[in-house]
Amino acid sequence: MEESSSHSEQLRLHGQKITKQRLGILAVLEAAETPLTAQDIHLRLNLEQFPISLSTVYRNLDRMLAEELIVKQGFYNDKCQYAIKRNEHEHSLICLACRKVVTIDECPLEQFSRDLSRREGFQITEHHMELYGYCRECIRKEGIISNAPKNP
Amino acid sequence: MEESSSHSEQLRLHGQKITKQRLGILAVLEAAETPLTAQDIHLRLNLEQFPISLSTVYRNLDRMLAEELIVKQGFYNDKCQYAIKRNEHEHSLICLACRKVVTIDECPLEQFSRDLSRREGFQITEHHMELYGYCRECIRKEGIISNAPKNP
DNA sequence: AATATAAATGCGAATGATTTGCATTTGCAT
DNA sequence: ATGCAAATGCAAATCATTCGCATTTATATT
Repeated sequence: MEESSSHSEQLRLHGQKITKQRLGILAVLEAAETPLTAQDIHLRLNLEQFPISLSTVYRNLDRMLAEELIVKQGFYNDKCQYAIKRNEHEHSLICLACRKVVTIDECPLEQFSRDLSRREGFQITEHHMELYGYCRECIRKEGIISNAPKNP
Repeated sequence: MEESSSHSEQLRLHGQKITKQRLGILAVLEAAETPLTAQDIHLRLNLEQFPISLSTVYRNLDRMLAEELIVKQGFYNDKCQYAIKRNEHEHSLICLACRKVVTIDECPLEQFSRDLSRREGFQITEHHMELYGYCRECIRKEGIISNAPKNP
């Protein structure tokens, strides 16, 4: 994970000090295949002989979120998940069985928002959208039929 | 709020006993202009001389959610909000200033989901979508320019 | 109408994620 | 090399939500 120099630049750009902890968090998120919870990050860093306190993880995630270095998702669960923000705008398709996340770059809401905005007299500033289902592998492996969970 | 008889029917239909507490929760949600948290509901019922315990509120919200009498939203915040489910499928446009909620009946994701499903090999079972912005009144009253909050 | 019984309730305690206060450490500008 | 604000670690606090269990209640059945 020799992303650290670009991470350093990012941090510097956003007026954040470059600490091992911050670089560690970004490196873990960079390497992750799926969005991670604060605790996931904490655990992974500590396993890598990279001691960090959980509150530092939380504090930095908040800060990075505010600076838009990362995104927060996983509204589906009780705990939030975080991921590196790779594009300006993206959505996720999440497998309910294995939690794999496929990133979707298109957004069908752009035009829709504009129309809605006009019709309702709202100034629409943002939206959240996540799609859920079962991925090919899980359908094959687990013979999933179609039991969508009910909530939220 | 003489909705209670239809609420009773709904409960009976879903195999739930008809209790004052359940009717109270449904009545409060029915009367609410915006989605409410469990605590909002608890508070309102107790103000109306309608004692109910908070755990009963939570338990019933879960049950009603499972039976699809209500919907859960408010992913935007840390605490969840609940509202009467009025249509089969609906989304919300939420004012960030006054929290007013406008219900949107169209859904631009139907076709999108089908295409995506084919392309990614996912069986898509559901989606979440909420739009945020500022309503006409709040724009006028507060002279809101365009300061979208950053997270999540 | 009285009864039985499973379901529902209330209460308080437990859980678990997130936040916070504060003393100590550390990055970085001077 | 020095100083100071910013960042960290730790433990304690917070706060929404869940759970255990004893008591009450809705409803089906005599």
